[in-house]
This record gives sequence, structure tokens and C-alpha cells, in this order.
Amino acid sequence: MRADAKRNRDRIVEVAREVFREQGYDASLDLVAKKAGVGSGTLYRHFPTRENLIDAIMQSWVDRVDEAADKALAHEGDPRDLLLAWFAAYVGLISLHRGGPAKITSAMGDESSPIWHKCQVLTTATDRIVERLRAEHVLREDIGSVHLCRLVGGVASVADQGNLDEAAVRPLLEVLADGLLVPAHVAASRVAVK
Amino acid sequence: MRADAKRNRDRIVEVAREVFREQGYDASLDLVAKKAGVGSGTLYRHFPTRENLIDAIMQSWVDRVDEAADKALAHEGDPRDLLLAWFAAYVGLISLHRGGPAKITSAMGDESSPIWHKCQVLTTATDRIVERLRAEHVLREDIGSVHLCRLVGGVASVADQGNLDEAAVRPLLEVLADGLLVPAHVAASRVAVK
DNA sequence: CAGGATACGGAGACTGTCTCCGTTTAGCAA
DNA sequence: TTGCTAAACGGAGACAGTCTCCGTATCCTG
Repeated sequence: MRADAKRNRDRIVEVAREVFREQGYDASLDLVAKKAGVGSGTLYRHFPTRENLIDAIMQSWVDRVDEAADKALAHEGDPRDLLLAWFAAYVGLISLHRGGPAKITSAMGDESSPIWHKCQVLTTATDRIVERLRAEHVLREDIGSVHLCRLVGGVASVADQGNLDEAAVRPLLEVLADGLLVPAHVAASRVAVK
Repeated sequence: MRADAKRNRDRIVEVAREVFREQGYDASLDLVAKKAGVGSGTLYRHFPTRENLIDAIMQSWVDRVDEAADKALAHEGDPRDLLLAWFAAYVGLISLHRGGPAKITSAMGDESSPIWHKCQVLTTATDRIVERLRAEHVLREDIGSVHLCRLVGGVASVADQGNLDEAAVRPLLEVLADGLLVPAHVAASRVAVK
């Protein structure tokens, strides 16, 4: 890639990240091009679709996912807390931009989506959590990481669209956690808390 | 309202219902006007915003909600089954049109939304379910119908965006039900099933 | 049936998407 | 350094959707 091309590409991504954060994922792409000081043709050559551009923006985001999973797994102790910690991290990660939760969650089930590979990072990170819980025999057996991602993605979606804050999301995530763990464990855990 | 005005209004709603079902809530309004055989000015006079039009379309839908709640409540027996029956009905109701779940769920938390009043019907119907469960002391105490609507709305949203079928949605709803009911009851219920 | 209130319709202003192609530039080879 | 070519640029403009404005047509009441 020619030096000027790379320069423009990087600048577009940088500006788009900023604009998308402010205005959401449906902001005008011609505006992004203008703010980046390039013609719209240049933007569309580098990123034929909006999704391609979003994909590029997410690159840095991907790195944080595994890190967040590590952090959640380091959290020794009650499985319910582990699950809640991961859920909170998960919601935070996919809610960095408005419209993110819906976009990411739907892309996870659509292999033809340009951001599908990026989303796989989330699935595999969730897999690590699932494996841990599985080893401890505290997770409902008919549930996999796909279910987990859908459930948490759903909560994140409504939180995103309804502007719910962390405090409002917390009880929803607790319901998920309690529903996902095997009943006996939940019972014991909740008794223990009291 | 003049006779011709009413005729046009009704026709627009009828056509819009059809078009939205086929193409989703972001279909072109000028197309709707054209198919209804009226000018776009006429459409926009009757329905200044897209939301106003959707509101009108939903009128018939509202009637079904209470009916569905009645049906679910008639369902004597295990609270878990009652909850699951209502969830399934709920998802069906808000998923009649593509984009419906997200739109409805976000409107529920936004009093300024033109469809907010319509959404209240769903909330109050859910209230009836909650009251019943509350009377039986099987529902987590810190959970209200708002939480219920958000959780089920979230599942419906991801199902809508990911084209999940009923079978894929079922386990997600089960997780919600198990997370919402008090642990002791879940444990008893699940043991009883085995 | 006359007149005014009411409603119609579609041209067109405006915004956003995306393409096409004439012009410019980077980078290499001589 | 210079000349050449492939690579990249940029923005005009075609296209599609939203929404408004206002001249025209229709209803309906007295």
C-alpha cells in the first residue's frame, strides 16, 4: 500500500471512530470523509461498505476482549460472581458505541457479516468462561456460550436503546446468572449470602 | 374529519401494514403513499412521523395483548409454565414486524415516544402476570414487570435480528424464567420434572 | 347551489449513499 | 535527477428517501 493511501486510511478510521461515538453507527459517511479531509470516493475505495469501516474501528477493541476474560477468570470464588463479572465486562465491551450491542449480537449469527470474525473473539472468550463453569458443574448442561452471548447481547441491546445505566442493568444480569446456574447452586449461594 | 380524508387515512394504514410486514419498519414512506394511491403530502399530513404511522398500525395489535394475557393466566398449574407461556406470547406479539422488538422495547422507557401509550398495554398485561406470581410467592422480590419486559424484549430483539426460530428462543426464555423465580421453587420444580 | 373550510397531490428542496472517471502523485528504474 | 506508470485521489453527479409548500380540487353546510 502506498504511503499516502495508508495515511488516508488511518485518518479515516480515526475520524470515523470519533464521529460514530458521537452520532451512532448511522452517521453520514460523506461527513466522515469531509472531516477526514478526503473525498468520499477515497473513503468508499478503502471501505466499500459501512460495515467494513466499523470492522476497522473495532480492531483495537478486539484486543481488550481477551484481556477482560483473563480478568474475569482471575476472579476466584463464587461462580455467580464470576459470571456477573464477565457479563458486566461483556456489556461494557459491546456498548462502546451506540447501536453496538444489536449490531454485534446479530453479526455473531451471520457468517457472511464483515464483522463476523471480530465477533468470534467474543464467542471464544465466552467459551473460556463456560469451560470453567462446566468444570465446576455449576452451569445448566443444555446451555452453551452461544446462548450466553445471545442473552447478554439482548440485555445490552435494550440497555443501549433505552439508555439504561449500570444500576438498571445489574438486576437483569443477575436474573440471567441465576437462570444459567444449576438451581441447587443458586439456592446454596443465595442462602450463603443471607 | 371529512369522508375522503378518513378513506385515505384508512387506506394508508392498511397499505403500510402490508409494506412494513414485507420490508420492515424502515420501508420508504413515499412508496407507501404511492401504493395507497395518494400523494406523499397526504401521507405526511395524516402521519407527520413514521412513528405516528406505526402507532396507527398497532391499534388492532393492542387488542390481542390482553387476550393473550387472559389465555396465559387461564393456564393453571406450575408457575414456570405460566411464565413461559406468557413469554412466548409476548415474543410473538412484539415480533409481528421486523424491527418490532427493538422499537417496542425502547419505546416502553420513553414517555415522549408516540407509541408509548400502546406499549403501556404490554406493561400492564405483564403486571397481571407478575401479580399472580407475587401472590404465590414464587417471584424474586426485587423484580418488577419493567424488568420482565426488558429481559423478554432483549431476547426477542436478538431473535428478530438473528432470525432465530421458536426452538432457538425457547431455551433463552427458560433461562429467564429460572432466573426470575425464587431458587427454592425452581429447584423443586426441576426435581419434580425428573 | 354557492362559498369557505378542508384536504389533496406532487414538484422540489434537502440529505445521505455510492460510482465514475479525469487528474494527481508516489515510487521505481534508468 | 528525470521520466514513467500503476496507484490513489477527489468531487461531481446519479440515485433514493424524507418532508414541505402551496396551487388546486373536493366536501359539505346553510
